[in-house]
Amino acid sequence: MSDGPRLPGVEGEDEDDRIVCHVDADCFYASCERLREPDLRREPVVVGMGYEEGDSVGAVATASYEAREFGVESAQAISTALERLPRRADDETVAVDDADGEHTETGYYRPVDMDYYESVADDVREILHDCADVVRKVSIDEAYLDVTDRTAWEVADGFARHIKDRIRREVGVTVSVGVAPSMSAAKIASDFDKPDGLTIVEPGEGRDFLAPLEVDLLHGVGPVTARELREMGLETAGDVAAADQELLVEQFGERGRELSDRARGEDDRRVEPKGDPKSFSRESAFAEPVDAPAPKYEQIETLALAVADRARREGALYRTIGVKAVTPPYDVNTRERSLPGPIDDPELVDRIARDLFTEFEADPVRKLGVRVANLEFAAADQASLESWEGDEAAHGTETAGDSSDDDSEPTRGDRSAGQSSLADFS
DNA sequence: TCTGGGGTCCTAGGACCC
DNA sequence: TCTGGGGTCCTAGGACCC
Repeated sequence: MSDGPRLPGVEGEDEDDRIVCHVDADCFYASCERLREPDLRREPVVVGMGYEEGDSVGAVATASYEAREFGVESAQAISTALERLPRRADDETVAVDDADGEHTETGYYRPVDMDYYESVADDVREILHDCADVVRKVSIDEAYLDVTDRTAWEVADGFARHIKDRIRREVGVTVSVGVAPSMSAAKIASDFDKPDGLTIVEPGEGRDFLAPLEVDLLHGVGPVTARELREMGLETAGDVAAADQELLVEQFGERGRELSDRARGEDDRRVEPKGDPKSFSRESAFAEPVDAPAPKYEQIETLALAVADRARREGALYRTIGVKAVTPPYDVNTRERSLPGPIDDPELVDRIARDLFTEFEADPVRKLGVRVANLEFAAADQASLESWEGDEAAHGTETAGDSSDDDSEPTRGDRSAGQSSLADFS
């Protein structure tokens, strides 16, 4: 895990102090919708899928803060969201305008439009690259920046404010920023004061900053771990930080050690650009569990072809093909098969996916998925992308980052690792 | 909370190799 | 051969994140 050349902070924290910035857009999809539809400003906005005609399953992707007031949350079933905040009819806008003061408790629902959000995210990303030497994009609305060489702790506040201002002025969305000596503390800091937040955690302050926070605010602590921690009597990050590390290791394995470190604000991961993806997948849920085999196989075929198409567009070969079948109440079953060598063959994906699925063909199924993994990106494609100015592809070797990717091609030496490290550090 | 979609990483057992 | 130890790969499932 700790792949760095350095030992985990024995106390040498001052040595190579980093300044890490975590930038997190506030309810990004909703902000994007407001960008192209300014009337939505200050109104409850819900972006999601599944509430349009013909859909019956779906979830909230993002809710604006106004919508959250009504109890609408992201990942919520769309049906629940609609109960708490009914959808405003298209012609209702007019009626509401002249109904003086009477505020109808309805919200604007918009379908997810990833292409548009990506285009907005590209504009944000350009600014981020302008402000930092190393940017790690985590998702469409979130990134880590290593700004050690761009600022200093004394002026970090102004620097972060500058980033926020530029993004607001030039793109029109607000972001929350956390600045800290480590990625994990920066991440929590950006979350601390949302929306439009700015939180600085200076070196040495990490542990005190984290101490009062509930355990489930720690990155990597979900419902299961939070419950187990509470059962151990650990309610806050401070409790975890003070707990016997060996006890945590007993309970959670190596993750326990990491938990303990993170709770104390210790995290020696460096900000590095993200490597190539490890898998592609496609899945979709039925409105209700399906028994008959035919529609399931049809869905498998659709998903298989879609995922193969995606891989081809990305220039990826795959060596492993897998299916997922979710059966009631909510049992997730997966099957996968690896081939002797990498391929690009949609028909074969379909055939193998069907074959893997036969085991479940008689079961009721509520959701199906198809996945390809063990990806290999042709060097030629990378080169062309690189010269084309793409930033992701340019740092293609997976030696960057976690180094725990021993699952794929562990012994191949043809990765030209030296090249990219030059690119990364120059 | 009664469940959408696209990902990552970790663990553990078994096969197989030396 | 009934027996050690180390290593990798494959598969299934689980937790977590956005």
